[in-house]
Amino acid sequence: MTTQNQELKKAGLKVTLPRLKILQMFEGNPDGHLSAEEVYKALQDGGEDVGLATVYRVLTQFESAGLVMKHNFDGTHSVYELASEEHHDHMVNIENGEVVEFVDPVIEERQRAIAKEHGFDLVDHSLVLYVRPKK
Amino acid sequence: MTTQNQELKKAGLKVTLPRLKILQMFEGNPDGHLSAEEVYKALQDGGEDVGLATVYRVLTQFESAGLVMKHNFDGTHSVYELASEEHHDHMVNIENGEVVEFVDPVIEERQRAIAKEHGFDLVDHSLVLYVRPKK
DNA sequence: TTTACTGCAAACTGTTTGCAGTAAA
DNA sequence: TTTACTGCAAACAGTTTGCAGTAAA
Repeated sequence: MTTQNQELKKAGLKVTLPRLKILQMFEGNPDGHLSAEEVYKALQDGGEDVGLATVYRVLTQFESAGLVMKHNFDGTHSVYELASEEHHDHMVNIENGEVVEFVDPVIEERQRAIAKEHGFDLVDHSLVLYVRPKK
Repeated sequence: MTTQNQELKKAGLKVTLPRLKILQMFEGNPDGHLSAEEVYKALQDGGEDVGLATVYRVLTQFESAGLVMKHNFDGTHSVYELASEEHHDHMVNIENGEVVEFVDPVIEERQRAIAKEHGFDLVDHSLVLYVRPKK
């Protein structure tokens, strides 16, 4: 797909097989949150011979280029998701790792206000709700 | 201090020098957020000969016992703070690492409501604001 | 043909663990 | 005296890096 070629070029990256495959993987699963290891395994399973180090390098480059965002839900390993224009936060189902995205204008606004009350400007934030199915 | 001895005993832990020293360090600095490495260095500087592995073990035990809480502000290393009875969230000044605590009932309530709207019970959450001094 | 990119293995960081010795109860 | 605890070094997981070879432009 030429679309992806252009996204890569626009990011100043050569169009190579690992980068194309990884970008396609994210665009084919826009709601996915994948770790480097998961991307690596998926490539292997797809018969692509891409090294894990390359996966890490590509994900880092994609992050710098603003193509993906990096998160750290469990403190042990990072996951990446396709960058979307609208900001959102995450809810993680602790029983199976499922990730749900949400936005709440009330919370967003309170955060800004709280930072201000303390003499700060809000630069960024990280909000993760750990939830389990209601019974 | 007998107070600390009892806290340790109540947690089912033998009263040993490393545990006492580390507990005192946290109680002497109730607003502090310390990494294992920082605790270790502080002990060294105080002339205490405690191994880093012991610091990790003690912090983990303290966390299980509910004496301290573990956080992960930057994704690279964990910090611990004395457990306080009231829950609070954190604001991190990205220019110097300073940590400020806050509580906001509006946010707390919205979180519960959002989880519910999605068919979940809220079990826990992590909210960190990354801020910089207002100019 | 040039230069960026890749795979591999080795290095690194934060943290955990096995073990023989040490100290609290 | 028993058993939990400790320090040390080695192991570990996730991630990064140096390097010689490979492929995009």
